[in-house]
Amino acid sequence: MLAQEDELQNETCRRLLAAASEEFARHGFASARVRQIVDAAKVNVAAVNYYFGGKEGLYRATLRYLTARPARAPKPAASRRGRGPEERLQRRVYAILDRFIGSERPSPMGRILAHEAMDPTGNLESLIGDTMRPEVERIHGLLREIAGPEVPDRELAHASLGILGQCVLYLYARPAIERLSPGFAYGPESCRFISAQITEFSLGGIERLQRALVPGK
Amino acid sequence: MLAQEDELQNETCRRLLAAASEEFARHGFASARVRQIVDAAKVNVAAVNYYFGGKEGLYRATLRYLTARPARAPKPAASRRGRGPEERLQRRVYAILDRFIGSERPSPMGRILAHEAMDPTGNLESLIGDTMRPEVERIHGLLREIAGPEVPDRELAHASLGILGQCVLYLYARPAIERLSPGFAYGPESCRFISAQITEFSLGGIERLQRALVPGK
DNA sequence: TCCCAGTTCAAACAAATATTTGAAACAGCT
DNA sequence: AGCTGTTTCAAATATTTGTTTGAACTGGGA
Repeated sequence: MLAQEDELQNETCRRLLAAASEEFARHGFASARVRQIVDAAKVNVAAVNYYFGGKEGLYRATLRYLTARPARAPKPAASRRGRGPEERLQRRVYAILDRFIGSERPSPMGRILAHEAMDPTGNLESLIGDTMRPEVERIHGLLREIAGPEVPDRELAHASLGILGQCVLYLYARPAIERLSPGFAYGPESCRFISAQITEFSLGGIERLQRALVPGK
Repeated sequence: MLAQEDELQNETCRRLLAAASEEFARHGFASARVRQIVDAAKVNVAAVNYYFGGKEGLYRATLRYLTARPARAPKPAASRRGRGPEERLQRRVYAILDRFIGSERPSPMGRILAHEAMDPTGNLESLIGDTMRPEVERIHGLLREIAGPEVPDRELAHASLGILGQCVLYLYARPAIERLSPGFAYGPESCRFISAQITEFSLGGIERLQRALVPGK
């Protein structure tokens, strides 16, 4: 079994991890088939156990593999700091959607996360810590900036989840949405449109929360 | 094998369908175990094949069983008609949340739907027609009433999905949310609070869409 | 050339899981 | 009681799926 650092140096491992990402994303850990993975990777079955010690080891390695590589090259901080929180929220929403549904080959992490959230396998804890919580808190922080100090935390927390929920639906229910609205095509274009729409919609929501909860305004 | 109408007359079938609902809701069709189902139902393994012809037949019967029984006793039309569309939207949102996360024993249909949407089994088409599409269109209709005739259909369609997304997150990501915000407890109380919050938030969103899209207002 | 560690392979194996079977229990009827 | 069709049961079987094995291949030194 290789050391973790070497997994990406090895052609067989790379192909295995790539194929595993797809398969786990489609079906989740329990329903994923290792035969499907090794076939797609064009690799012998035994390789899974040889390199990763088994299906579960491969799954954990896949999780590492997908969390390790950053979604996009991070922009220099300067280009963000200058803007207002509304615009930064828009960028956040866009980033989430783009990563998950924008490109022709969206990151499998989103769907793996969705499976994990629905039917945890024991890796949920760390995924929450590494991926979900930072995202939720980042949004929460932006909403706080936008809404001002008087809107209670609880309302903002639910609003953050609401924004995430709007994004996530497009991700996890993709097969259903494609059937539900045949005119709608996933891709970079809808990604831009939807992120703008979600942001506008949510800014309106925040405004209304403000009006309802902060009497003076 | 019994006729479909007789499935509910038979004690064994009833117990089987009830247990199957739970198991399929937790894990989806592929990961559900028939052993788990028959154990929970306190019924012999062979009963599944005897009455339903196999795991898949049981799954289809479960889908029928869950779509057949209405969520709640339908209110007389009068009590609805009198109210404005905003209030009806609130009621809709509450109904969805209540059915899926409100009671101590939420309807398994929601989670089955979520599994099916994420990883379809061939029953997705009919589920969309029977359950999802009517819900989306009902919300869409309410939003149309609220927003007036000038907001384009496309925006309202995405707003409908947004509302549904906010609801659905609480349903499908329940295990994750419970870990993410330890203070938050699922139950009738949060159901009321969240439905109010989602409705307010979304009404704000609609207002803002109106302002942005209909110049005169 | 020979050896060796690392790797790949097809085939065997083991474990989990769904399905079938044939006998026994049961319920209704004469 | 005795017959009959239905239902239940424990055990056997079939199938699917993950894991292991031992031989074959590979490339780089002694």
